[in-house]
Amino acid sequence: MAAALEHSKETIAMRVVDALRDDIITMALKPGDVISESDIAGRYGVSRQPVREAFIRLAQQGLLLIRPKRATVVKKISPTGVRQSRFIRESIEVEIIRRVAGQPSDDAADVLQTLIADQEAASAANDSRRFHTLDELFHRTLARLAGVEYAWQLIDDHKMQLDRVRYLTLGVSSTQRAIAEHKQIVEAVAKADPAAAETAMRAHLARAELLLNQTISDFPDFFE
Amino acid sequence: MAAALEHSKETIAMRVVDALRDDIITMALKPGDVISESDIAGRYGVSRQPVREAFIRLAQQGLLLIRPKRATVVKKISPTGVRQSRFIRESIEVEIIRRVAGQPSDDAADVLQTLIADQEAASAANDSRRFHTLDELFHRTLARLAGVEYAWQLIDDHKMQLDRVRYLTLGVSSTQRAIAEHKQIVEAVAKADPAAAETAMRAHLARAELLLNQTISDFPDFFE
DNA sequence: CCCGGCAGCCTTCCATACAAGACGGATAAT
DNA sequence: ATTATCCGTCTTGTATGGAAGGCTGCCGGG
Repeated sequence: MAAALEHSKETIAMRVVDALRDDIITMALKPGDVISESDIAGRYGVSRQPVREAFIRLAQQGLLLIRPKRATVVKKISPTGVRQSRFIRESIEVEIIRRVAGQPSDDAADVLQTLIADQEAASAANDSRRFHTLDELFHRTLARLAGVEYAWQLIDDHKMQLDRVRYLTLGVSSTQRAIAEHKQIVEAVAKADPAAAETAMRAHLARAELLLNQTISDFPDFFE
Repeated sequence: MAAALEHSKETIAMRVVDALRDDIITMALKPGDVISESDIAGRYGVSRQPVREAFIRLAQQGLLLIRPKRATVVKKISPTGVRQSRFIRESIEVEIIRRVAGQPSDDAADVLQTLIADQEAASAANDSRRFHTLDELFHRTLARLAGVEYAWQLIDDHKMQLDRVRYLTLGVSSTQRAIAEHKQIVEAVAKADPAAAETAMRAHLARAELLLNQTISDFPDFFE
């Protein structure tokens, strides 16, 4: 895992952050794993200092837990934390979809239709990685249409817990169903029907609860 | 300002974080001010290392802006950032108040009534600092009653921008009006009327928009 | 006057050494 | 056999020196 740091970002610390976050989300580093500054530093051939700063950043993002003078561990996934992250996301996305459906711009429906077409292509090609990216883009586009794209960035920070769960269920999730639900949402937007849009959005997000419960029983060691 | 670090927390870095955050929110450090690691380190009599880590943490919380190899500045307040923080808060608090008013627990109204009484006392004593604390507690209590107290912590992180604005308007805000609005909210909860509760909550939060606009014209240098 | 280069000073960034707490196992006393 | 204590070894926390890059202003050539 993670042989050489990609020298994409400016500082070493940033590169370490990106590398570690990727390892954590893709479960190369599993919840509960114990790591240490010198460990990671040696693995990447850098000094402890930038690794330490990376730890601080990732700890603030809820991916690591620094136990002073003891050790640093990859944080286990907190079910209640995930549920409340979902609560937050639902609150915001419902408000977003109300705005978009309430005063849809002229090209809103068209843009969303195009995205769904791409998703169908990705689904047909069985490219779940790309499908995931497009799914995210779909929701981000809704935020942009509501004029609160900045708010989505903010969700992003607290969405990584959900992403870890999602990664564990990559093959499981039925892309067909997700696409159908997206279509319902767009349909409501086209009709400028906020109430229907809200209902469709809530139904769409509610599925995550089922996945979470299944994942907990499949990988109990990864949860608190 | 901030003579000796209160030795409340474990590590020096944490103490520096608390001290700096307090200075920023209370406007002892003004938006646009340039600071440096050695500057702060000398001021508190510690080495640069813990200061540097404090900078990283505060930068991730959006209070500082680290410009690599150049300098570190107290971030100016972004009006659109504040508006979108408000959007997020409104989304979540509306969802919360719906839940609370939809299925109010037995003692919900009583607890809230007590808080309002305390607020009236603080208002009568002209203790705006305490009033602010109680106002925050009111909203946090609502989150607890809805079973999503963790979610409130999460709001807290992104509420500091709003707090800086609020501090600039300490004497301005009419506590009487806020109390009246709180009463309306509690009344709707007591009647178990989610729609009325939602309306009252939105009206309550909407006032912040006016304060923001006035503050921008009063302190243009503090905004982007 | 105008403009390009260069030097000095500033910053953050990185490396390294040391300090101090926490843990585990060996060891010795009971 | 059991238990308390100490010591080696891990960890993160702090201090400090130097590296690398950016900014300013002087200075000299046009």
